[in-house]
Amino acid sequence: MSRPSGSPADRTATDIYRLLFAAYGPQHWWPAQSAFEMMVGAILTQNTAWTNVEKAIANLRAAAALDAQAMLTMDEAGLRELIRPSGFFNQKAARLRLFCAYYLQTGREAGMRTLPDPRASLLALNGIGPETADSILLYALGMPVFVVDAYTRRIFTRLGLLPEGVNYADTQDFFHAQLANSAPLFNEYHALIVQHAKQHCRVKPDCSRCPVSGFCSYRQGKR
DNA sequence: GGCCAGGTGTAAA
DNA sequence: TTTACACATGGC
Repeated sequence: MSRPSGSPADRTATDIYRLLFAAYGPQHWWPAQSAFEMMVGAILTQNTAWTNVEKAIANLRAAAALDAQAMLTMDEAGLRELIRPSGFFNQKAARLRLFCAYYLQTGREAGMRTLPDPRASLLALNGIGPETADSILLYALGMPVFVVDAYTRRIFTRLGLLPEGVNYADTQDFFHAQLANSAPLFNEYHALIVQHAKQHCRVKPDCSRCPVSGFCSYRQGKR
């Protein structure tokens, strides 16, 4: 089945990357002062606006609780209050503590990186799914793994490059198959997708000047 | 007032 | 195996 030449669906993952990079430039992700803070942010941002995560991280920092041992030592109820602005604070407090125990027991970043299967080890933790695991692998451990999020699937489905309802693994394979196996590239690409969604597509879709030719990530529908 | 946000786990169907 | 729902705050 052929498509009209030059239609959006003819573009490759690399084409889209170039458009996004030209429009937004380097993103310098992940926004965090340490690898540990990055991993905390990855858990707190699950289905949550980043502005809310920033409040929670600021609370943790002010309480000297942006530290694995501190989170395990303190009362869980106290941790819940510190991260309350990030939403889902009951389950996230439990997930953070579970991750902190894993982090210390494994030997922090160096230990996590040298496990036989770092990804499977993360996924085995309650509360760490594929996106959170891959974010940690890429942005905290520097491993070449493409991070897929809701924006990625929405944008590339609307571009006609991925089928409706595509799952996480198939979306990730799509990028892994087309791009060089490069952590810096995957880092920048995911960050650009999020930047595009935030800056260009949020709330009121105005695609008239969209750098990806009118395909935005706005939900445009009910959950 | 409703929709949306850098998901994940669990329980029905 | 797929689908539905709970989890919660805050911005627009």
